[in-house]
Amino acid sequence: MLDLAFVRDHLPAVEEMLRRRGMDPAQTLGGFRAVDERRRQFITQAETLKAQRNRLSEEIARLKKAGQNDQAASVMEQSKSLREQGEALEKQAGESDQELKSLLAGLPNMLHQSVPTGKSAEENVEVRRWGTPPQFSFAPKPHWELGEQLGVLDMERAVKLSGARFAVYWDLGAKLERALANFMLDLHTREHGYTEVLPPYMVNSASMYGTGQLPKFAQDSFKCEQHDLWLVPTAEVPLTNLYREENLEAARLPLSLTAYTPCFRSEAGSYGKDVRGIIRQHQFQKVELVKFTRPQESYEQHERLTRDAETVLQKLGLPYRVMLLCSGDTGPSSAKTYDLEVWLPGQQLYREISSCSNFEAFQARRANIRWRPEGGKKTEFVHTLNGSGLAIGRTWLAIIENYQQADGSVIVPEALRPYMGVERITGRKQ
RNA sequence: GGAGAGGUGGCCGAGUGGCUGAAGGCGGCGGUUUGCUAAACCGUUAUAGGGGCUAACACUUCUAUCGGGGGUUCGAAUCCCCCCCUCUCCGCCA
Repeated sequence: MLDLAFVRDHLPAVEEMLRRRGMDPAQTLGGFRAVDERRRQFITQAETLKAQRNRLSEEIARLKKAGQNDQAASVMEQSKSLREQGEALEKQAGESDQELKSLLAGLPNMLHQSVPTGKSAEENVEVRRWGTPPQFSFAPKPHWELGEQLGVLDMERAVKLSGARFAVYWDLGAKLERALANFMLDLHTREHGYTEVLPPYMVNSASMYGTGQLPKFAQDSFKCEQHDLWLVPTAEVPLTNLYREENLEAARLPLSLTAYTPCFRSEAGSYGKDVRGIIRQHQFQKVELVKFTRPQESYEQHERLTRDAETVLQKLGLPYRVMLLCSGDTGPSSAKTYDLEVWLPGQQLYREISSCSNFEAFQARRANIRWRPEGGKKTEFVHTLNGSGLAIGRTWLAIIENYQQADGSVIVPEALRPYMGVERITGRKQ
């Protein structure tokens, strides 16, 4: 959420941001000034009346103490009549306040100056590229064919258990998932300074609101019918909300957390997209990276977080490129996002495997996460950042496709062998 | 799920209708004292919103906030209702 005073004072800049994001300022911001002014008028009037009543109440107390009960009674009558007017005004003030709040809550974050202007993913800018796509002496297959042939990926039985967009992993396929999770967590905690966290996989609405999944994206998540609980769409939600309504000591910043969790997404409206394989699932596992930083160092930390995620791909020997998302493709909460895209030879394309964003104070303001600068009197909002480090399902399939052999087996990347105990996936035992 | 106890500022903790945004203590910050440290002493110490004054900060004034919401009352931390959470006991359970 943006700061109300900021929007009020920088309306042209906000409108410009909306245009860059491909939104219509008139529609998104419509009547902001009018609502804002109406709200302030009502507040002023209502509070003036309230102040009068408070003074009358004090007078009543004084009169009663002095034993002047008749006078007290007449002042009570005055106060009573003021109350009726006041309550009507307070109601109107509350209504326009709500109106303004929901307008504000619907506004996306300001964009960082380095974000290129563009409409869609086609206009994202490649920042750098690592690795060389492997050359094959045969036609490389997509992971769904390889996985089924090896018997380690079972889409049919997943349908029986749960439906479309779920997967069952068998034997070394299952173990590969577990190996990837352990490998990534070990890397981030041992070499990149993150603290491992195991959060709940269900969170309440307040947490979903804190990171911006609510109110706009309720449809993308799974809600438990009888409880105020949501299946986490990403560990970003529980991790960032750990410090909701808290004041972080300056000395603890920057704070870096990592967690391995399943992620549940309903992907409403994505029917027909990525129906093959495990690219888009209702449940996938992910190792998430989250940082809480001082505002002045958040962009430096954003670069580091992105490099931390890249290191995973490099150690696994997976070719990738780093894309700076253009204005139209940057998520509403984010000020700047890098996507890591891994090369998938079975499909001959680069595919998103991590998304690393700096939210600046956008989430912190919503979730009320603060810090106090050294020697400062006032608390400020921290900057929050997060990124996948990495999405395990997509890493799994990237390995299957990049390390496939002519005989249909898959070589296990060096870095994973200690975790896998084998050098090659050749098929499933039973 | 059932029964009981409780939720007050950064923390502990007082407070059963007005003079309580809230005693006292701890912690934090500023200062005095001090060879240094410690101790002692003095002062200060919430957030949000509106108005005034500002280039802005500061300042000032008002309003709200004692788990959340609603109610009673001229007036609510205090009384009533609903909800949430924590603790203890019972039940159930990996």
